Amino acid sequence: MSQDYAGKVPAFKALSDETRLKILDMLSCGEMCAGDILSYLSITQPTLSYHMKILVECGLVSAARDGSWMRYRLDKATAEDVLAFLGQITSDQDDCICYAFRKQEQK
Amino acid sequence: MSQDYAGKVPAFKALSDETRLKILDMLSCGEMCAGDILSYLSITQPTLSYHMKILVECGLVSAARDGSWMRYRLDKATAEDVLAFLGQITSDQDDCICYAFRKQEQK
DNA sequence: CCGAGATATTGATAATTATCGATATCCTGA
DNA sequence: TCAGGATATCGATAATTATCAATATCTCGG
Repeated sequence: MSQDYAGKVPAFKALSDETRLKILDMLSCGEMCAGDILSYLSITQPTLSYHMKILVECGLVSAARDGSWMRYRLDKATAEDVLAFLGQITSDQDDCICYAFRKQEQK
Repeated sequence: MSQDYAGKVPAFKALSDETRLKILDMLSCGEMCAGDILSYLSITQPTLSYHMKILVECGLVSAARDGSWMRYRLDKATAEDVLAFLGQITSDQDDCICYAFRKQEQK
């Protein structure tokens, strides 16, 4: 199998939550600190911290301390990677698993 | 807000499982029936049926009866839609929510 | 219309997830 | 070094998820 399906799961899990989709969109034009993000959402501070951790751990967001603030930034390389993966598995490719399977069947 | 975040969540939930990613990849080159899909996975028949239901309900896969078989097919329009959405929220766009927020702050 | 094969549903269970209040940690300025 | 603001972690809980065995439903051929 040509694809690392399991490796992409954390990113899609991160994307499967409305709050986190909003956060990503907020970060798409530039970095923001936690307090600013929080001010536009109806969740508590610990809940935001939980969501940011998920976004950082899957690589979609990078975090940097700025004094007592945390600055969060969208990691466009990871986003591109997820986009490319999704594009691959939803389009007809020579190296997709169905091709390998069908070759097998023809034996 | 320009985006229907909540509306995209079911599709990303569907994508956040290794088995379902494999199934989508299998379907990317053409339709398959349940039994064939099952033969390439290490899960039981009820579990496959459960996963197929999730993929169909979010629109990423369409299902058609063919006698006693079910033929499943990737819905490329929905896939394109998810791709476009993900592309939008991870790139700098005039109509993204961060822009609206920042305009607000400048008042 | 009956039996067999294909798929779906049900019921149960273990694991994961989202959320919050309380509390801890970290950093800066005085 | 101490207080206060910003963020993270902990502990608890309710909701959701993935999985299976058992069973039901559907469809075709005879």
